[in-house]
Amino acid sequence: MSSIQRQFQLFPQISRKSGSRMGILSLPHGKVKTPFFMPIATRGAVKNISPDEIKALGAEIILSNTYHLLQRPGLSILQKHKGLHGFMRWDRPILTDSGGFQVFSLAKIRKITFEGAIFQSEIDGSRITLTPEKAIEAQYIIGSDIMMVLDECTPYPCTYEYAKKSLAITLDWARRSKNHFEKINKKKKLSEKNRPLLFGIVQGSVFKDLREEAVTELVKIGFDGYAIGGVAVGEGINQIDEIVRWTTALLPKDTPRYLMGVGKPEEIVRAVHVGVDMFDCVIPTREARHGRLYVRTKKRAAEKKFYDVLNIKNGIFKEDMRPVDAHCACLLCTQFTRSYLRHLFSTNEGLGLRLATLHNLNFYLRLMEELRRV
RNA sequence: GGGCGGUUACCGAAGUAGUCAAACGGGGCAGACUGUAAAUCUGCUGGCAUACGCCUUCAGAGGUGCAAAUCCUCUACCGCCCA
Repeated sequence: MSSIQRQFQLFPQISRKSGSRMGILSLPHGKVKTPFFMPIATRGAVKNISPDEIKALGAEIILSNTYHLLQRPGLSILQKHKGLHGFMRWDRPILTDSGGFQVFSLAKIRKITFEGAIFQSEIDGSRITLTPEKAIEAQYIIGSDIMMVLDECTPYPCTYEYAKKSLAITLDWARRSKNHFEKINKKKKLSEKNRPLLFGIVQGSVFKDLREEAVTELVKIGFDGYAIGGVAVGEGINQIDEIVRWTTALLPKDTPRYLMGVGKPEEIVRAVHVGVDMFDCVIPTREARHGRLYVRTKKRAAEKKFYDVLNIKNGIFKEDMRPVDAHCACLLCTQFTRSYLRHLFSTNEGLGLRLATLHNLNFYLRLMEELRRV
């Protein structure tokens, strides 16, 4: 039994015919039931809510971001707190993104070479160079349970030539990341049991042969888990599903699969059905701040239209005395009316953001619970 | 009683003859958000029309002028100053 099989225990006997999987992933800071959704704490905080609240919602792991933490507070302050866990007072596992996505999202102020990515900080204009090695080192200092390799998330649309060239860089960075990772583990004398995990990222844009090449090469290098990246960046919903299907079909069965940045509830459901184990997305938290509230219908997750979305800022809610979701057990739904939440939004009261965030995360986490049960 | 200044769309506020249905804020209405530069961004906000466009507006009434939110006269209201 390989180390990762000890770390990732699948329960094939209760997995459904559909291709969905259930399991337990063991990490330095605890065990996490799969499939799971990670609330996003880019800058060391899930916006508007506290670690206790995140825990109470049932989240077993959160995501944070190397690129952002590198700039603020910087590694030395994180070191003083013995890593991000101590800094933000979260004692469960953390996955950190490498900064690869920022190579994409901050496209206006960056440059990519085989050596690494050069960014201009949007905070103070200074130049930041991120190399695969530096990203790994930073993630050790952060104290990440699951580290992601530095990659380039290809934009959409993108030509075959660009995607191919970009993939070559991503694969080169993946090799260097793995080497550096092993070197540091050795140096730190970390055992197979208490070391963090390192995930590779499958790129290749919308091109099947590039995706296949990415999987083949990454598996050759050997990672603890594999992420599908470069998805939901503007391509159609059908293409997301297609890419996920191609990729999951090729990935090793005994390692976790992580669909990065996805997504809408129904996209998560579909991805779970083809064997994806891990998700993260800004949708529940960001849309909460923008007044969009997710509400379950009576349908099960596998069915169509299993949820509605309320834009609580809409005039029709002005005098709506009902809770946002009568069947939801969150703070918002058990205590307050739609009318009150709308009032909080129109008066710009921070409580509205907090209640909405708790609610949407509750929606997502309960959905994952349901997907683990079925 | 006299002098000066003001009155613009839901609110605040630009505009001082043609390019004005009238900048810009706010508010209102709606939409977007997918590994978070995002409590952000976009559109609409006099009426009718999908639109071309047409119609009615800049305190009120009257005037000058080809043309007025813009100039003149009076009236109303609001400020400030002098008695």
